[in-house]
Amino acid sequence: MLSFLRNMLEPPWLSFRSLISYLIEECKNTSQLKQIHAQIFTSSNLLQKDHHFFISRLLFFSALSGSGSLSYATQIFRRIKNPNLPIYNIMIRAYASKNSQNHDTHLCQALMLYKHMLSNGISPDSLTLPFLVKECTTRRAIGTGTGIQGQSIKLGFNTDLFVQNSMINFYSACASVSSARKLFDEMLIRDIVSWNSMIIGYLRCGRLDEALDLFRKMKRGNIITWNSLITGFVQGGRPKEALEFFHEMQCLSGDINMAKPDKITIASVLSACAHLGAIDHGKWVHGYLSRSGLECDMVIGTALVDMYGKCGCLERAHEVFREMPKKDTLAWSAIISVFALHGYGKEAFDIFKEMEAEGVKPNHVTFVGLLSACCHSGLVEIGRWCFDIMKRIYRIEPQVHHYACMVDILGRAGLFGEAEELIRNMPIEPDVFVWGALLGGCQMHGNVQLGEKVAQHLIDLEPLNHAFYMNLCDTYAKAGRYNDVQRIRASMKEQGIKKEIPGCSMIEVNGIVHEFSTVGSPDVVMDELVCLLTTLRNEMKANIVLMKN
DNA sequence: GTAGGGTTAG
Repeated sequence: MLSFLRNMLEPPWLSFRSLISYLIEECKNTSQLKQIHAQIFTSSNLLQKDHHFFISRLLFFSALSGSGSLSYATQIFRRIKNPNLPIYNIMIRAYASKNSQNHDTHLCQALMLYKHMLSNGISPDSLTLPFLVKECTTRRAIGTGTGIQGQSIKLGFNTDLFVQNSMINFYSACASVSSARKLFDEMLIRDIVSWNSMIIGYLRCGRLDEALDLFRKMKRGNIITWNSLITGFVQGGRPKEALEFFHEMQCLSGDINMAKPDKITIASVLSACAHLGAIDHGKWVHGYLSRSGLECDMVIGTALVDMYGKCGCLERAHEVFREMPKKDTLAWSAIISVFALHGYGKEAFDIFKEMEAEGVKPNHVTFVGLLSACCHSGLVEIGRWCFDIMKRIYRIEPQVHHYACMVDILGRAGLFGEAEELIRNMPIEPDVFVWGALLGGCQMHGNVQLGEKVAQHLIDLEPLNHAFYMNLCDTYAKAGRYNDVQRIRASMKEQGIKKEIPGCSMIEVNGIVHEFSTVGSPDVVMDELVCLLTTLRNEMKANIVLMKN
């Protein structure tokens, strides 16, 4: 490459700047970069004159491209006598966006660089501040972010579109969405990023209707708007509307300016299908993916595994998983959870062994999957072992949902002493799910004595949650104490506690997702379901009679 | 330059 570089130094049609820039961009690794770096240093005076320019190109590649190295960039940076603004911006951006394990250190370094730059008499430009604000958003550094806003006002950048957009994003993600809205309303000029940042802000905090309201007011959304709405509605518990957005996208696809679904759309829509159990939609999206020529990457593969698994197609989920060329922790965790969900405890652990053999490190989600596998398959001893190795071997500190799973395993097995001891020794505060799991066990085994105590505790935590009263009623019923059932029901009535939101399930019939619950369900679906349930009940009764005989 | 994706119990 060096000889090529020497040969190219003279052509009149190619400037040094563009030649070196081209070569830097073509670098595949730090070692090639070092060769060019050396060449710049040993080249003619002409090159030396433009030293800052070449160094900033080198830094840009080394600090920000995937095949560079931040530590090499830092080494170069430390040897620069008087770094200029573009050089500082590259380094601040690199430190602020690097996915380091030690986030706080890097944020500190980004801010230290910023202070260093100011002390060298260099003022930031409109690029510097958004890098810092983005970093504060990722790290949820509220104090620092607010401080940077103060700086931006002082320096007169508070009307810069990029600064304003990054501040909207910062406030909506870290502090308050209403402060973000205030900034948004005060803006004289807004671009698509301003609108998207505000919509995403509302989606993030579950204010879906306000997000929707803003979306309907904006001129035209781009792919990020649509994808954000789909994901936001899935995560906000309204997956049916997420599918409707996708449908709207399809209907508008005739418009040349309409955003075309991309990989992110597919992943989000598959997640919506998984939440709804909408297998026909899911299959259609899978087909669409193949037809569209979009690459089925690891994220989509995982979403497909999850969708097929949650829609009841264990085999298809497994098949998709096997066909995935690369699998990360999330992909392995997804298939483990699918086996767990279907009650295949042993198979979930077989997959786990395979994952370990492949050298993929499990995370806390993997262990939720494994513990729930134990729970659904009644594997008490394996559950205890799993909980132990998670802490001891994998150094993963159990979170509150791991405790909830473990209590569930023990409670279902009627091991109340052990479950209570586990809760007593928890290093974190047990939440309603942990106590709820214990109450579930009491309900199952008719353990009135403990059930009363646990239910009372849960009622103290959430006095208006009807579920705990109902669980207590069921515990009494299981023990044959019907007077107590009546007493609790009367007490609920007296306090005005009722089941406000009816338990709701969804089923897809001929490609249409129907919601059904104890109040208001589509008649066709209910008729079919009642018919099926009657048949099943009669068959079960017949089998019991046969078994008794 | 600032905005978007998959896995977590009950």
